[in-house]
Amino acid sequence: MTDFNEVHESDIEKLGQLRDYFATHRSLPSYSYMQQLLHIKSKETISKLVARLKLMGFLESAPDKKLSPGKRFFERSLSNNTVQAGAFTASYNEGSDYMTIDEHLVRKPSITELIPVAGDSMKDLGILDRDTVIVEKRPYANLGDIVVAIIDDKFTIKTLGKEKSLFVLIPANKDFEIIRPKEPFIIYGVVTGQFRSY
Amino acid sequence: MTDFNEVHESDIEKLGQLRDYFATHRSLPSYSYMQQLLHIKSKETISKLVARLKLMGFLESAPDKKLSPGKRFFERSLSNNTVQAGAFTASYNEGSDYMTIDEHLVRKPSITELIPVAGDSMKDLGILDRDTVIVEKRPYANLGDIVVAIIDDKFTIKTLGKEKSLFVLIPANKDFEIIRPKEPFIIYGVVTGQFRSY
DNA sequence: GCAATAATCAAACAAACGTTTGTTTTTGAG
DNA sequence: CTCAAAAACAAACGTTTGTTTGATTATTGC
Repeated sequence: MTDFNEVHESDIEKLGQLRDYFATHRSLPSYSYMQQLLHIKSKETISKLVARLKLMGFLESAPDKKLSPGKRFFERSLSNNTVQAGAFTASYNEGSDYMTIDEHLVRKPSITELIPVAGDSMKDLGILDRDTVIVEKRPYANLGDIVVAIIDDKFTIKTLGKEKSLFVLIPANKDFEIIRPKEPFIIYGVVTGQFRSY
Repeated sequence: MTDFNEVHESDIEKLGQLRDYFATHRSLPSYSYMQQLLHIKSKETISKLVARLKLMGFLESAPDKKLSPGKRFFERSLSNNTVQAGAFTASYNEGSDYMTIDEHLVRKPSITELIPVAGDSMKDLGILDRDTVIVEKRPYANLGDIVVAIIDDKFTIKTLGKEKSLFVLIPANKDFEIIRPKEPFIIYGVVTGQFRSY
């Protein structure tokens, strides 16, 4: 009854394999498949492992009672960068913080959109061709914000600036000119983040 | 026997509900739960629906034979992107509604670590001071890969290159010099992604 | 409107699921 | 080393799964 469910050292390592499996197949393995995967010979052992991971918030149950990833399932370890040579810490709780990339990058999911970048006009600010920017859709921005504006029915990513009383769009690439729209233009949203995959 | 499996008009609509379910729970519902979800009274009907969606590449089977999302599951319909009148976007967008940024950036969770970047030595490749890089921890890399190496007990992010028979570390900033280590150095991991939050 | 075809339903089914139970092995304190 | 507690194992269990089968209802062409 009163199962203490103390955390086992190796649980996190096992969790790692479940994360790998999920990253590959977008699905969690059945208990019998976990036996092969984790080299555990009894389903009861799996059952207890899963119970512990559920308690810790790494796993949970979907409405149909199937096993599904919990919130913490997508946590990533964040190195504190002062770690040095000999320190090959694969351990979970030492010297690192944990965060989920999504929560870190997306603060207002309901108004957030991902937009692929085409072109090099912002390369000096580290926004390259084929990157993806995270955009909060809203029609206003502050000076200095990187915005997605609609100019001539096209999306454009530039820094919002002001010359005298006129708003301008400033590229971050010396080969491009500052855009000085004659008419008021529409701000589609504000860039709040950026990512890239190699 | 010879089941033609012609595509039904409504299949895509049903698929939509499965996508919503998956987006919420990171798991696909069982056939019986799909019955409730899709208002279908027979499991056989579900079975055929799933078969068609599998043929179309929206669903597939994981190694344990469980149902899992296929490649096309995360495609985003074109109509979503053409919302803006006339707005021209490169509309190839890997279903950002259903796939998280995390899943896009992290392929091998168990060996992946996030490392904050300090310094400008890679700025020409769009990796700036205070960015975060996604690193697959492993001691080998290919020429041209961006690697995290350990030099003088410090982490360094550079492109792996070769001069004659010696491996070198190439910065992406003209103010920095190519590092030509006298002794073999350790590769801590390979950079597989990068992100930044404003 | 009627027949042929396809789709859905409903029930029965074996196979696989995860839980439960009792036993064996491992661990760790005295 | 001995013994008690914890963990892992192995087998049996009732459920639930997805498939199969045959009956019923909707479509469609003539």
